[in-house]
Amino acid sequence: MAESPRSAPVSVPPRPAAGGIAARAMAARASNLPYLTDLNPEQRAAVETLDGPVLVLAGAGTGKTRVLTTRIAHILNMGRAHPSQILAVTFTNKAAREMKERVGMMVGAVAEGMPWMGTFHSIGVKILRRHAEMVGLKSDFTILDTDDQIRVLKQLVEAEGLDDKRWPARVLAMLIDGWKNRGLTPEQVPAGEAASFGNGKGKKLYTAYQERLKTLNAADFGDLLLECIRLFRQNPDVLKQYQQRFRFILVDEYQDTNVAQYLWLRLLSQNVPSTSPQAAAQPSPLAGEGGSPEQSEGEPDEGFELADTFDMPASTDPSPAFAADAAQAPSPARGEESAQAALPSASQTHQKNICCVGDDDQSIYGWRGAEVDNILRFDHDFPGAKVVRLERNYRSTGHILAAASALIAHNEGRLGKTLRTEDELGEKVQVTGAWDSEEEARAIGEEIEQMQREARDRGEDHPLDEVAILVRASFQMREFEDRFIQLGMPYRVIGGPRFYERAEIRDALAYLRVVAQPADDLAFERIVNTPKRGLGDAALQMLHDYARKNKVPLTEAARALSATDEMKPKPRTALRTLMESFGRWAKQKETLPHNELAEIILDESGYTEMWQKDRSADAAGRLENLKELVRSMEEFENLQGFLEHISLVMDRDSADNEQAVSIMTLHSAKGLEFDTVFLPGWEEGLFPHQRSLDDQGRAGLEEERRLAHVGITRARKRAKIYFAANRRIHGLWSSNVPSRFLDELPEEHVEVKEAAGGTGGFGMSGYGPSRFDEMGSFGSTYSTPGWQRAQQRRGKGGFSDSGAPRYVPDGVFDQDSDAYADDDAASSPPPLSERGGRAQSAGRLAPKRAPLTIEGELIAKSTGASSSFKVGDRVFHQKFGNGNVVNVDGNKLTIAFDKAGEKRVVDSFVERV
DNA sequence: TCCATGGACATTTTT
DNA sequence: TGTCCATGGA
Repeated sequence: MAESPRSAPVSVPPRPAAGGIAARAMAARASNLPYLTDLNPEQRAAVETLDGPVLVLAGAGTGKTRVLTTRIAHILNMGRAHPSQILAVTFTNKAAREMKERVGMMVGAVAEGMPWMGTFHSIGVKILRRHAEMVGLKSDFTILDTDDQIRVLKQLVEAEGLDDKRWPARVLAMLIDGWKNRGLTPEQVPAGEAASFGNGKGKKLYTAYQERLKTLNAADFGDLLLECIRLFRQNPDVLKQYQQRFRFILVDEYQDTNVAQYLWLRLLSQNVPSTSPQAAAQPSPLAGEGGSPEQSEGEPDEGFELADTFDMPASTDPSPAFAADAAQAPSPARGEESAQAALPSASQTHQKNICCVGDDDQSIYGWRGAEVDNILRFDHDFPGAKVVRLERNYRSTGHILAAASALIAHNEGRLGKTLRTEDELGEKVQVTGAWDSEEEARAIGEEIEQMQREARDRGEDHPLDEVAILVRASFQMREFEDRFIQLGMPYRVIGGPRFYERAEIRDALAYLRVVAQPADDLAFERIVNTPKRGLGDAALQMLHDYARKNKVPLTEAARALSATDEMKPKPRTALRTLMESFGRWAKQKETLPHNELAEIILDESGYTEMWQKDRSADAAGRLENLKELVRSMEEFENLQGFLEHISLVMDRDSADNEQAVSIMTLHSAKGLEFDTVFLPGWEEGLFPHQRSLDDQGRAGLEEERRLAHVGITRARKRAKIYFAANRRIHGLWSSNVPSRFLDELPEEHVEVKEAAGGTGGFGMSGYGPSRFDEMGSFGSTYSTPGWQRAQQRRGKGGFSDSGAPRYVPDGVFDQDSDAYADDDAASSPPPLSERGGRAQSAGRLAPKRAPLTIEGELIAKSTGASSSFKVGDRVFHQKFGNGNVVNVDGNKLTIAFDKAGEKRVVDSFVERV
């Protein structure tokens, strides 16, 4: 594909003077590079503007990743930097991985030698480990995740004598996270803000927490950046090394950066002041060798050793400007402003080649500290910045793009882009009203099957992988899961707890952590009584007391105490046994492969057994996860390497090859695209979410609108929006007004439909408050023509072609969903979705079943080929756990679950145990 | 140690 | 409504 640098030796000359022969030669060569000719002019500008700050405003689907990766390839290919001189940061591991892969494809193995491509956090760790001592850590420090963090904080809160009911540790954790996101150390937190927690003890607790982390030789996620910033500020020479090293900086999703990340980037992106211009311009010794890329194998960072930095004066503050830090923020509520104001004026420093790519219209993480301001202010922060707008969308068809653009145009305070496409108009954005969330799910299920049927009639395929349901809040997912289980529609829920956040994984890791690092008190604490060994609070308290008195880790305290008779015999024996086990494992660590060791530990500790004995529904899944964990260890060289990576880099594996509909939140959909996107739940209160409106006012509304924009722009060919007039929230039915966003969609790009199942009686009397009763509060909002058209259709629907009426004539809503499930399959006509769907998808989904249908009428609901399950079979279901089959009806099983009671499910969702 | 009970809680999520 | 948590009794 792209020209490999092998053919062009990577050397790093000083920047060619303008007009120089080398420059002209380079330019000539660049003009016909194959990877450039594929780009549109804007993309090309973004790739080729190598010098000075560049902001690439990349709208949805405009080839953002492509620009980033091509730019890296171009830098390398032009010989402007060695791979190890490029800093490329992303937010997620996924994005980093994708970038690595794509650069690798363009440039070959050189990408392997890009040690500074990764997430903010992973690069932060890398830097911190090299200079850990300078910030009071050892280089093998542990990275704490949220769970550990809260446990530490809880202890501190209790030590302060605060009621942890009234002052929950998790709230404090959130506060501290927020402060760290804003780049605030304990001293810098605005006093009023810190005082709001724990009767004014917020600041004290934050300070104590930081101290405790140092004692534990640990850093939390926020520290990975904050401590880096502190390191840089206190050790100008360290900073200088990195400034010299990173000749090019690239940042992905710049609109999501928080203040700490911004500060971090700012520090790194300043070129070293004129004191050493040579150093700035000259390649680093290694890169200057002009060697072939292969030389970059191994550690390409010679001449950059820790030792070099140790004799630096740590006390002098390099940048007086920083001294005025955010602590004395004039506006406490937004301390970040002051933090930024404290930066040296950008014009005083020579800006380096930093390229930030982002889209202000896709900033949806304000609530977790992202500062849209960072991107809005870019050219102010980086004077002389070149701004490139990517506005040509390669993803969505015309109507979809137009609708999304019109929607986002309602936001103020944006940099403004106009997305355009040269694609056909395609389908209009469909807006469908449903009576309630169940009907919404039903209608969407049917529509998916309908699409598959139609595709099949055309001899095509509508793969389920190309269908996504994007919800605002995760509770909405349930309805779809329930429905799809009934339909036998394969689905995949994306999001939820990550693999390494699961309790069983964390427990297992804790064992490994103690073996690897006996001083890891947190890990030890976690598993000392898991599985139950009779080492309860009393025993733990004793350990703590001893450990504190003698200033030793808990494991040492345990060893000492189990040898004395201070403890009662029972816990003492238990403790001794445990400590002996740890001693044994520690020895085995030296001889056994680490995955084998892990297996031994899990078995001998009784941990595996604990779950084997557990009768709850998810026990089987947990054991499976443990196996997966052990399996995944093979990929790492040793235990340390594994532990090092797991907290930062380990992703949930989704090596799921089966075609399935994706169900996820709008937030987790960012960056993805699908042919067909369903967007349910567009109701006031849910979307835009009330809480967002209440807490953030107009800013909140705008962020919600951006979320809507993100949602629509995920779609390539079909975007289908739904709203439900009634939704059960916290068990109570509430009637909802359709989302204001619906009326912000231009009519000419929208098609208003009624729910496929018919919404008989929508808006008619009898069913509690009609939506129209509530419209007054929004005044004329819903008097738009499109909206009225939608209203007119409402009365006409019926139950004509699908599904049994779910609302009995007297207006009482039957909430027994199990009853419906039974109706569907047994007594009354099943919804349309259960007729053709199976048949058309037979090839892939369920080869053995082919219901006979004529014109959508179900003739034989029990299909010829029967299920391979028999009454009495013991089965396991992902959601409901274990149970016994009590009835078989075609592919539908009635199962008496041990925990969940009797349910009807499609047999492909269960497996025999 | 296990189980029952009651209360609080119920956006969005990465590292 | 339903889930998760802490608490307290057996």
